[in-house]
Amino acid sequence: MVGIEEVLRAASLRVTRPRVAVLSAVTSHPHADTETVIAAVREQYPTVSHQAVYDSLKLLTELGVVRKIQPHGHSARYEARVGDNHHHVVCRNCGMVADVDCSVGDSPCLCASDDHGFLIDEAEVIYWGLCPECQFSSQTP
Amino acid sequence: MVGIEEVLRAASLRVTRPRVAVLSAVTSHPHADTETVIAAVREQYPTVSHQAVYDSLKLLTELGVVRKIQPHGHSARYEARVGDNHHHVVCRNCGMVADVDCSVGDSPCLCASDDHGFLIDEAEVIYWGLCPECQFSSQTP
DNA sequence: TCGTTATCTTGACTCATTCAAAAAAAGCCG
DNA sequence: CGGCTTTTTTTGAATGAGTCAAGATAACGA
Repeated sequence: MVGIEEVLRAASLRVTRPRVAVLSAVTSHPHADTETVIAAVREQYPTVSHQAVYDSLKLLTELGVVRKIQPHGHSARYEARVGDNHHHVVCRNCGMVADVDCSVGDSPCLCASDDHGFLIDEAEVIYWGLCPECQFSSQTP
Repeated sequence: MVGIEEVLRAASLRVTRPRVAVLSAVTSHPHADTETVIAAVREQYPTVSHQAVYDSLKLLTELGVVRKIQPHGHSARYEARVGDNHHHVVCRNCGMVADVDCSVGDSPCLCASDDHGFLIDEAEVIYWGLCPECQFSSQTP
């Protein structure tokens, strides 16, 4: 884990309990959704407001310390694995997320064939399917 | 445009005014969000309920007649271009969407290097950036 | 330690989307 | 063509993730 205090201080931001607790929660619960993050944070710091968690997550995301994943139809999820080029598989049934290193290499699909004049800064890839568990159980939502 | 009546009948579904109007609206307004689709449908059929439009869109999406795009932070968008392999560029600022044919070819990134036992059926790619217009105007939301 | 200012708490609010019950209309059948 | 059954639509309320705003609190530089 990166030194969060340093990251925050470097950005002239205060090192506060919610922020540290949120990063710790995201680190120990990869791909947790917001609700889960709030619950995890409250284990160490029972009185945090959901707002503080939302704020911290947003902040940490902007600082690049955590990464936000938002599969459609599911609430946002967060992970502390950043800086490498990896994507996600999402289960259509239960929303479970797993990491995937793209087969193409470092920067797959980063250059679109025709960018329509857009200034592209990120390519997001999500694989959709069924997780092992949901393949066996009869896929009822 | 595909014969929507045939598609619906083939699926044992009724050919109704909302459904036909929704497909027509999506066809003539590529990448329109739900609100825009509702407005467009109401130009031909002023009394449709939003619910009927939602239902029709969901149905047409399931039938594969239209495709749903859900960029995070923006409401769902729909397009009638289906069956080919294309992706989207989304403007972070205004939410505008444009089509992109992937540079890699027909099926980019379809096989993840390690699928974790998932049964993958779709790879979704979204390029994020700024549309030409928002690059010039000072990107204020 | 003190004061300034960023951050957190609280609680209300938004807005796309969904739910549910009753009304309407597709289309099968005679 | 007109009635009947079933699917769709209407209507209106509800949900839920996420945001907003004002006052209270706590970081941290001096």
